[in-house]
Amino acid sequence: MTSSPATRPTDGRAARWAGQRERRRREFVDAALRAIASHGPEVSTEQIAEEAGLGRTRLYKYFADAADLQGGIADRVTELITAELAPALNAGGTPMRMIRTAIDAHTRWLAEHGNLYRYLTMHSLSAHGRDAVTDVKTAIARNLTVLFERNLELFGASTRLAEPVAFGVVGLVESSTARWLENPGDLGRHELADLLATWVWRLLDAALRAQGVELDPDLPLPVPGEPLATRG
Amino acid sequence: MTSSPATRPTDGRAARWAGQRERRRREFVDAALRAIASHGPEVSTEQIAEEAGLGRTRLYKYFADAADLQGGIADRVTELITAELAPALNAGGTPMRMIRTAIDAHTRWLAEHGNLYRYLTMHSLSAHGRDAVTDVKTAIARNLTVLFERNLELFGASTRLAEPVAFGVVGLVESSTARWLENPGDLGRHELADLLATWVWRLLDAALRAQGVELDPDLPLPVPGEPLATRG
DNA sequence: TCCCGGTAACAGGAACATACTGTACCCGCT
DNA sequence: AGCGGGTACAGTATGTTCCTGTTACCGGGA
Repeated sequence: MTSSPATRPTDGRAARWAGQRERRRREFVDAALRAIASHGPEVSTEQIAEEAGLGRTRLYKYFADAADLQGGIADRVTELITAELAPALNAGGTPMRMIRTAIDAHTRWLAEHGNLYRYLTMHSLSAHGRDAVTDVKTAIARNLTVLFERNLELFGASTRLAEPVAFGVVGLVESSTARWLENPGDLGRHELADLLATWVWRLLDAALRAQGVELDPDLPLPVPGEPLATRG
Repeated sequence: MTSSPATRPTDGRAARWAGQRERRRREFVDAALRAIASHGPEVSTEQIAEEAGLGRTRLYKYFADAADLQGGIADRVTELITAELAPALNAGGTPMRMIRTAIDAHTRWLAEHGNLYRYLTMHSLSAHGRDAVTDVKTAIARNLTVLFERNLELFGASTRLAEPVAFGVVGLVESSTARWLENPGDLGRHELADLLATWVWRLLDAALRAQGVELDPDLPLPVPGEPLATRG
């Protein structure tokens, strides 16, 4: 009947609100992060809405349900952690340096956002049957997978093990760090990061050698544009 | 006044029911496992009670709340997995053989009990702020910790890294296997188990070398009673 | 010895209270 | 017209209370 072109807004009165939904969603997620920080991991949607300065039912204007909000929070956390890790992983340099810097950033972030981490562990996105931490870990692992694949291709090696390695590395770091958070023992954060970096390198080294690639962890990686030199 | 010795029941009418509570708890947990297998991971307490042939409210006679039941389920799963892993870990033999057998049992168990695994991932025991999978993983990791500590002591090495290593190993295996379960790609279960075994050994080897211990993964471990021989 | 009322502890369930989630609808503003 | 706000309400899951059996043990009396 009426023309409803997707390419151009029908009415200026509609264009006025373009992106409004996304803005409001971000506001709610921001409020949720503040509420988690202040009320702890067992925060209710009521408290989140209060933190946003709105009534609880307003939430359903912008989120399909509570799981949708939690998905938004998980996405935001993924952004935050990715932003922490990106400098370490994209800066290039030696493998060991990248690993050590990334793990240090990761352990620091977790230590500083314990409530947020606990919130994610105890809320499940029943829609997909996964919990929020799994979603965040999956997102990180997929980034790592891409990184590994890029570097494996530089050496002409197969990329089929990149994904299992990436998920293994993420699980290794997360599990050990989570335990350390709840039960630090006599282990300092930097010592833990050193240990994890060593173990992660051993894991990567094993996967690389299985592909016939030998790397010195303390020599810089080749860069896509430059000629590469495999070192034994 | 009246004799009420703790050593002997005052009345046969009371003694009749000794252990009844534990029996009923086990029955409920059994019913829950069946209900999860048949109704999927989103099973309700109502359905569990129905599977047990009882009204829902009966549950609260034996469990403090729903989290208590889930704790019971998590404990049972821990028993089941521990029973799967124990033969591999206690049989002795070479490190590589133990690792490979344990990981094979673990991947097989997860592949066969996908619904149960998903149930655990999506139900949180809010009492402690942890999810059920974390509890199971923690229990397994503690068993591994003890195993590592025993063997480290045989070599006169420090045991302070046993716990971080154990949790790291558990996280590594669980994370990679969980991803493989949801997204197997072209990787067979046995190939995955081989990869994980190699990586776990590299991790253990790194931790051992940091303590000055070098082991050949394909030579049998020393046994407590026998003289030990470190092999370079 | 056997029967019999009494009793302790469990079995089962209905009715109720509470909390969280999500929907419907109403009004106001620009 | 379209968004902003909120109250009232429905649905569901979670616990609690209370009432009615049921079973096996106990002690006493014929």
